[in-house]
Amino acid sequence: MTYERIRGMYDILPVDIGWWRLAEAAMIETARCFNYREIRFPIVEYTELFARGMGEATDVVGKEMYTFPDRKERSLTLRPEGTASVVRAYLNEGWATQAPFQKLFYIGPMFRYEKPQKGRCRQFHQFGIEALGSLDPSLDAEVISFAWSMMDRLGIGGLWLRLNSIGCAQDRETYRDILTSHFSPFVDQMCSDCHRRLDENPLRILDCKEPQCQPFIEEAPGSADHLCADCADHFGKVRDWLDRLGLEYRIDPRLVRGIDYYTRTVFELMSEDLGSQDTLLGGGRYDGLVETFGGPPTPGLGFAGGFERLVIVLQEGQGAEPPTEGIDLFLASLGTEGRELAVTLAKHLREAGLSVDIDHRDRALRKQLTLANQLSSRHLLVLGNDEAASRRGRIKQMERGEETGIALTPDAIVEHLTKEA
RNA sequence: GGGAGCGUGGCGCAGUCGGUUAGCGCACCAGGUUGUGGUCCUGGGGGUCGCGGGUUCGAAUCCCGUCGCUCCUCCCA
Repeated sequence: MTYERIRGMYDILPVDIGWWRLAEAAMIETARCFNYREIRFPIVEYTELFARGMGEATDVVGKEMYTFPDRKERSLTLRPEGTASVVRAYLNEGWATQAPFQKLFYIGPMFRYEKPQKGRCRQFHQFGIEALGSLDPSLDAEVISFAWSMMDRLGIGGLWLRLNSIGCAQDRETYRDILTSHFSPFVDQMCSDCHRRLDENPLRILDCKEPQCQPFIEEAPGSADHLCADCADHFGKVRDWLDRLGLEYRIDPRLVRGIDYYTRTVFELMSEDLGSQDTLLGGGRYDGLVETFGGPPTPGLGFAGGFERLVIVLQEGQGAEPPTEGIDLFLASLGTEGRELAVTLAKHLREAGLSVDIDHRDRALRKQLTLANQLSSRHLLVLGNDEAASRRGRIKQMERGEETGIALTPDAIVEHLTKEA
């Protein structure tokens, strides 16, 4: 092996691609039903976009970005998420003033420099949606409904939704103070990370899994209990909508997310079948982000999920399976004339929309038939001198083994296979 | 960032108290059988035993280092 893969970046091979297409198709189809339109944006952006958008103090910006200078010494970064780019495009296109309400979705690779493990890689693939321009709680419910609907479409079970509200910027400020004063008396009894977090971002203490910290975390007040009147009202209405739509959720007062732009509604869709990386998708509101980027005050929300994790769940037998692949017809040939007939016939049949293959290595007939089997060909034609001369042959249905006489013209073959199907 | 396990043909593995030419299964290629498949039989190609150093008459095997992979923790998608 001369070159190795880059750590944490994987080839998605033909044997697995069916699962990926299945997941992508579910995303695209769900987006159609919910009327979210696709946007594709560059894989590289100016570093500042992410640093400002996600927050300098976050793990992602602080230590997980693929950042490098371009040839003019500008700092660029391989996108670690999609929301910042969508908001940038929203402003670039003038939508903020011209078409402020937008429902968008995207699919594509993201990059984070993390230690790879099951369900976590350095180049990973996300599906996500963003809905900009409305503060209405029914939109929160729609975004969550989208997530559930997509999973339904894939037949994935064993899922549950964590839901919380972290309030507006002011609420976060006051909640931060509340947590600081809550934890301060016990800080000596808590882990070193929490020691540090108390100053930097006390919200993150709620995420701590250290046993010694648990008693204090359990006692901690929840963010949803310290919302301003507007935010409390909003959260209540989001829950009302979810109830009305029959969408289940569990309030988790400790759910705080790792990116700074979130406000109010936050949620994660968890899988019971994923082991340690069990978040299938996560998202929330970011009502201040457009403004952070210099636009007019514009609310927004969305979620992003990981295709790798989705594929793991699907491959473990949860839900839908990709259709088995196979070609319509294999043309085995003998001798020069048979081969000529096979090559030309293949061209015409392919143009007619059939999936057709032939042997390209001049192998014995028996090996060609073995190949036809490996390709799961549904039909077989053997073409030799006789067939080339008479323009008639016998087409075989591989599974049943039965043969039918047939004229060797594209039209006759297409007609025969159409009838079979 | 912390922890555990593992690196031997393409894949999955055996071999590891140091001892001839490093094996097996699958896959691949060819032949048995130049005109009808999935079976079977025979043969074949393919390995610097992750890499570097050390110990030794001798290292896949022991020691040190290093790189990589996998999982857990952490964080998240």
